[in-house]
Amino acid sequence: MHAFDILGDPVRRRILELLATGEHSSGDVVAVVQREFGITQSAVSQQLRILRDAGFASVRADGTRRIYAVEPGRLREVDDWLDRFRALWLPRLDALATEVARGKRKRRHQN
Amino acid sequence: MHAFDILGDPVRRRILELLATGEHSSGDVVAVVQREFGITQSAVSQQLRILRDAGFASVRADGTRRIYAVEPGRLREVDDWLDRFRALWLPRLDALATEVARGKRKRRHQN
DNA sequence: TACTAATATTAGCTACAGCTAATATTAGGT
DNA sequence: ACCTAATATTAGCTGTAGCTAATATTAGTA
Repeated sequence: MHAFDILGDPVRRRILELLATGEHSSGDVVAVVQREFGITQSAVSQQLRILRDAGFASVRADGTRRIYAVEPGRLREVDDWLDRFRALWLPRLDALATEVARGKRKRRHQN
Repeated sequence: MHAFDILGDPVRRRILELLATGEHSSGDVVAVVQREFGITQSAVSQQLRILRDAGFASVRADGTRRIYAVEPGRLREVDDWLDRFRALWLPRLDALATEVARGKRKRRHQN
């Protein structure tokens, strides 16, 4: 599953945006998404599963609650994919930025 | 239409990857996509239209040919969206990178 | 002005993504 | 042991994204 296939859904994107601000329980996520999209708990739970299965989120149990967190790996894939277009809006990547970009690329191959 | 809704299709992504390497005629795009995905000229043309309409690509006429090019604006939206997650894989954005990031943000509000 | 090449458009079909309703699971409290 | 709260799972429905086949358009060419 390509990262973009997962991100091509507004509910899933919203969930990730929420998780970007920190960990949240399933119930929290349901509350927010339900308010904004008007869908059922079931639907949200299904989307959380898709995010888990695709490696965009991780869960840990806290009593009867499930605490979700973003898993950054798949999002970095998106960042990497964008590399081929960056030259278009950074016409001349100056020396400073080049250094930073190089460090970034290096880090990627390590992890 | 959110940028990710457009990118959530492998054919459209492939077309953009191709255009990232430079301008290409509709025919060129059709040839590549047809070879890799086995779909018709019609299908490719429809996807090109979607990319145009969504602002991901621009066209210019050259005789009977249509020359396509990437339009970077919508891809920068994706880049912007990722900002909220970058802290996850750049735990401590050092001074150098911060400067670069600041310049980037500034540029965005100008354009 | 007939013909061809390149591309776009349209109508109609179909698979499937994302939903609901119902039910199952699991942990904790009394 | 029973009950409730939190969450997950399943079966089944439905709208629509993306396709094909056919046709239209547009520009160049003999």
